[in-house]
Amino acid sequence: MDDISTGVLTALSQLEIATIDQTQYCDNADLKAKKARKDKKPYELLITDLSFAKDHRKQKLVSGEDLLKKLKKDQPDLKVIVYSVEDKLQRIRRLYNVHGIDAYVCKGRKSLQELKKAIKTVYKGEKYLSAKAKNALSNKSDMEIDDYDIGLLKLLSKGMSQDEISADLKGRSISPNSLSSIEKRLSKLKIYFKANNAIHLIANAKDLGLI
Amino acid sequence: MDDISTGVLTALSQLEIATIDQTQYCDNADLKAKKARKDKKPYELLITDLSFAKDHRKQKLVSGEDLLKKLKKDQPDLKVIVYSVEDKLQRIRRLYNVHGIDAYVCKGRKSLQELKKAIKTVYKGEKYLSAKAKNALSNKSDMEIDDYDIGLLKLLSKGMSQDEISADLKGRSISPNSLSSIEKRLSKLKIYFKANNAIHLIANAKDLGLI
DNA sequence: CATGTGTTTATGGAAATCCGTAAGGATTTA
DNA sequence: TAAATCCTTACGGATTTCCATAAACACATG
Repeated sequence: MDDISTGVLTALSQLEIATIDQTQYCDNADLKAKKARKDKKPYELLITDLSFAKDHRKQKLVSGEDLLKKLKKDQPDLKVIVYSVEDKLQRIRRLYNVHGIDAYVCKGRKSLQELKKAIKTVYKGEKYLSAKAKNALSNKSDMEIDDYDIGLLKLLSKGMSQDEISADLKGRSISPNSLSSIEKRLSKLKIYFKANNAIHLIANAKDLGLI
Repeated sequence: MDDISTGVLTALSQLEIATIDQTQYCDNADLKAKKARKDKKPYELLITDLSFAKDHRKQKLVSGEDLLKKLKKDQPDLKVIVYSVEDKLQRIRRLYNVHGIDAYVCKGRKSLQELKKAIKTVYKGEKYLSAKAKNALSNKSDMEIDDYDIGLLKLLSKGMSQDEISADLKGRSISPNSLSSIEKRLSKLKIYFKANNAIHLIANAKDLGLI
């Protein structure tokens, strides 16, 4: 969003940074990064939000998570700072533990200060988490929610029955795909999220920003 | 949030505005407005977000809606522009029709432009709605979702079975409360929201910000 | 008062879920 | 290689949801 990026740019201009590029589209960012690598002047740092508004322009990368996964793949040494309102622990945990981002700053009243601190810290090669993000991470639970689980929850939230989900997974050759396995997996998720039933499960997952 | 207000200030500075005051707390805004009236220099315009992050400081006014209601009451001629990510039609409709705000600008990629336009339009004594907000308002649906419906959806999303909901409503003397009525009402909601089942219904209701 | 309209409640059967148990494979470990 | 363990799948029964039909009730109108 233009107001936020204006604000962030103002903050960045207070640091001594040689080159700052900015874009409102993930695909565009990917393109810029590709060009920079080609010119032998690869970026050192990506600062990205997680969610981007949809508009008429068709995008391949539709979220900050898409973007950072892609850029990390193409350029593993790239540092990544996520700067977002999102404060759902599951989300932050995944980004930090699985995708190996270097810093997470939750937007808030004084987040520009934290963002500047994050940049300095990451520049020294260390990791940084804003107060709120740290809080989310400390609350460590061992159970891992993987992409398969997220996929199940998404299908469920789209209104498909467990039977239909089974058929869908079979169609896409994703396994496990038996009705029984799906039931079992969902029941584990229900226990994990302390949900009474599937409706409750989906409501919780939405609240947690998992889907 | 500081990044946003920095961005907004940058945009405002491009207009010819004599006095701009800014604060991150609703109570503070209320205080400033009171002082300005006392000094016989009342504000002409309030620009506010809807949601404000909670922190250690205790606030009486905790949302932009609280704030604008209070200020409109104390100073009916004050113009109000709401500037927010919120794009839920129910919400915008209420603000525009019930609380009589002068403009609503949905935050987005080019919202600072729209915000500037909104300020100019409101200055001329006209109302302004950003494209997205206009869309939300035009989309008038005849079926009314009432508090009873919202209540049902909330109970459902808390993981209660329809049986339990019936018992709960009976306990609180809310009627209709028979299992059959609840079924019927939910099935109407399902048709209205084009939901395949209760899970889908709750997922949609959450997406729409209804619950 | 009878009639019509709409809302609430009741009922029954099909479908889907929930939940426990268990069989069959695959993988790890001794 | 055998045993243990984990994962996937299968099955059965209790419960719940889903859906259509109908009775009971309230309320307005002629």
